[in-house]
Amino acid sequence: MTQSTADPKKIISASLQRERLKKGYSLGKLAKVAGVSKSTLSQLEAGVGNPSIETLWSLSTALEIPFSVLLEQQKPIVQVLRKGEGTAVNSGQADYKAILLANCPASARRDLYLTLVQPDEIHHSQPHSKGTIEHVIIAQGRALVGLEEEPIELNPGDYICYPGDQAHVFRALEKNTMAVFVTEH
Amino acid sequence: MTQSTADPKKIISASLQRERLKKGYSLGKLAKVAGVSKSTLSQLEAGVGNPSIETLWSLSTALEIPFSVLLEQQKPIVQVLRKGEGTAVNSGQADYKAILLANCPASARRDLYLTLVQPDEIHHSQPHSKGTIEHVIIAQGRALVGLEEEPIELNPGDYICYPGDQAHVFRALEKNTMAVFVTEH
DNA sequence: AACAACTGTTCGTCAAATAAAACATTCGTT
DNA sequence: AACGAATGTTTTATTTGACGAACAGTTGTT
Repeated sequence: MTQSTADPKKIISASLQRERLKKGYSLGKLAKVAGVSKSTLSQLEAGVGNPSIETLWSLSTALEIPFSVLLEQQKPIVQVLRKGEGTAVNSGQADYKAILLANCPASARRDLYLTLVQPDEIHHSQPHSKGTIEHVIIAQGRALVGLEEEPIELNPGDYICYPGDQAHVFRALEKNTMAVFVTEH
Repeated sequence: MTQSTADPKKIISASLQRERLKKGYSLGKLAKVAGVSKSTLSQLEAGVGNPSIETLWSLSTALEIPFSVLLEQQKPIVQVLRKGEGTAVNSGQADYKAILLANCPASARRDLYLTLVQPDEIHHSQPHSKGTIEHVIIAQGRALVGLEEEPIELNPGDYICYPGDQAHVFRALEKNTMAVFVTEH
């Protein structure tokens, strides 16, 4: 299935209100900035009606978020995959022996980073914007990674993902610890 | 700017027709499968009108593509980033010294894999579905990666991305070569 | 050539989404 | 407590998107 069969109305209803409150806008304020009427917005958040693209587009630009954010539902939790764990995937006609770490929800945005960290640098991160998820794969060295309250020790090939909207840490345990970093929002 | 200021009508007009032809559907066929009238679809592809979410949703499911694909314009090319290259990013309140390898276009889907490959295994891949892009970051060892016609030697920390809809190779040059694999579609 | 089956476009009609204003409700201030 | 300014919801009118049918244009089959 290419996308969830969920009702788009309900998704929009939820995400619209979620993003509006995240931005600290009132319903009337957002309506004014976006150039749509309060009544329209009110009904959209109530889950009734079938908005046009232009209406949603105006709202998404007013909220300063990519359009597609309004069309996706929430994501959760924390997960670790040790090297060698995970389900192997026969990737179609390709013959790679690959482990699927995380398949991508429709229309999530994943930015890729490469980091090189030293043991004396402890990296605390304040929570990012709500709904973000971070993926980390250790390439070299060892590191203590995850939520601040409960970081997990990772070795090369280990994988972890955790919500980025909570306080989290990255602490290298060896020199030149290298990690691939994927932020999902 | 969070998203291009382009007119959503034109984007939809283009992407709708692009995806329809890619799937080999006629206008009437798609309309029938999606459960929308030919006239509506005709006008949408003509760039007139302001479709409702439900209409677009029906079309996207009929085309078996994520909704957001209809809201974005085209992507290209090949790229290599050696370890140490690339623009450092001050990632907001976080203090990671991170290199941005590839920022994610709105609503692309990126699946994450971890691979361990031996020198005697040469991995040729037939082209995947059109429009896919593959990202590879070498964690350990060395490898010859990229398009079949012109693979590139990569060392730990090196990054490459290339279109996945063309024939490509992954050939490990050392034992236990480890790579992070990201397929984007 | 005539016919049938398809291509996509352009008409009226109807239902529905949008907007503006009137409507409640809560909040903060004097 | 009383007022003004917010909040978000519910009205009434108007606009407009979606449908179905009739339309013109191509392709291919007998």
